[in-house]
Amino acid sequence: MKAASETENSKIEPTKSELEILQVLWEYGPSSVRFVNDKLNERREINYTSTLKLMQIMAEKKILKRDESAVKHIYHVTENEEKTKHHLLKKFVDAMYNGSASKLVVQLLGNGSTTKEDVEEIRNLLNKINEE
Amino acid sequence: MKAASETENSKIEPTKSELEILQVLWEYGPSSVRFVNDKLNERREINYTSTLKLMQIMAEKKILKRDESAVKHIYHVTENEEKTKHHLLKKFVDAMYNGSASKLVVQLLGNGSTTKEDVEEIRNLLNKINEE
DNA sequence: TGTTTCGTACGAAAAAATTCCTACATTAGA
DNA sequence: TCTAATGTAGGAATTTTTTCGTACGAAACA
Repeated sequence: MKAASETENSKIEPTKSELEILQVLWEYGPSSVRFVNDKLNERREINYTSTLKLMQIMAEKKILKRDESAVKHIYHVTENEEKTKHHLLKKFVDAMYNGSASKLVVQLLGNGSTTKEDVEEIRNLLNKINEE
Repeated sequence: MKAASETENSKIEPTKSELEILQVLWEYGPSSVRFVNDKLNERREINYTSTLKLMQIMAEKKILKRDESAVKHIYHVTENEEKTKHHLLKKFVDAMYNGSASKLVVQLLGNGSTTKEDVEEIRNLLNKINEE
């Protein structure tokens, strides 16, 4: 029974910069600091040691775990991506739409931020759910 | 032509605490500091002058505007609620789902965070869109 | 009218988050 | 082997955000 530790971990609340790093790791999988820093620098200027420090802190907080077997440490995200995203999404829905998912979708569909493809995909998804 | 000032304003990026205040103002409309502070204190302890300061700062940043005609100042949100929420939602989708709205909906529907009613409402919404 | 309550203004302290400097070890290449 | 490049560690400086203390004016009211 490891329910306790799981609920503890799911309380991840990454800061803005931490989220940037998570995004890289989610997209590219376990990476070195160098790699992450390069990716970040595609978007904005940030010193190597800053990224290092940040990732070290995230490792302390158990958001990341690192493989120290090689000199060049490799970091990976501890928590399951979907789980974390779901958690953050829920927080967002609670804060912005009083917990109402449909309100969010209304907003999503209601103004230009969705493409026709998006709408189609969502419709298909709903149909699938219906069949169950 | 006031397009310029409008786009400027839409770059609102409220901090965590600022968002708490926005939530109160969105829900209850223009309010005094006292009222907002009371609402906040239903959730967590926060000193009156802290809330005051925060709202003053938000007024400086033009997130809020205040009516000083009475001694007790009344604050209201400058920017349209929907517009701001849309902006924040877009940022969220970009950061978390690479800009893909349908991915977000997948997640929303994919795990217990939606009720049957939510799903129904979303379906109706889609049907409406279809008819157009 | 005197006192208490409630309001704003302002500045500073505290806390949180971000950034980077410096030191030193290891590795790669000339 | 010497040098340059690349890596981590750790602390400190900086910036941003949050919190609150103090001062003081206006209003309520006994």
